[in-house]
Amino acid sequence: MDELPEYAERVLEVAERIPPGRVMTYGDVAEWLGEGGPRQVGRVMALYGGAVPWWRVVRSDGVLLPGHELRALDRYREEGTPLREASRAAQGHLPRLDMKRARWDGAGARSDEAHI
DNA sequence: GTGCTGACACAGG
DNA sequence: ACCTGTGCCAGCA
Repeated sequence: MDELPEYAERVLEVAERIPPGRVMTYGDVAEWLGEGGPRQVGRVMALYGGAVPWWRVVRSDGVLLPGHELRALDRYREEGTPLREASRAAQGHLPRLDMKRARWDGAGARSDEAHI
């Protein structure tokens, strides 16, 4: 069963490399791979994301994934991912990620590709 | 081929 | 915080 298109495989691999407590945006993943675009990454995640830590791949504005907000929030609290609580005016809405602190650029992911 | 849709991004208002 | 338009790229009817 082989199965997954190579591009999807690469996207999933990057998702797996994101350390706990950190996140990468769809655009970051695409840029890191040097291929495809944010929408392609989003599509791969929608189709095969269930096999990897999907909650670590997010939108650039830090909004939680529609339909999985609670599940994601649970993971973030568990991993200690930086969140921004909803402001007074937006009370009732769920918190969003603190992208400034949570965003991971992928630095260091390349240096140790020794074990594949 | 044509047009809409999507787990996107960015600039404006 | 909200909504809108534009750019982007691939899949699908």
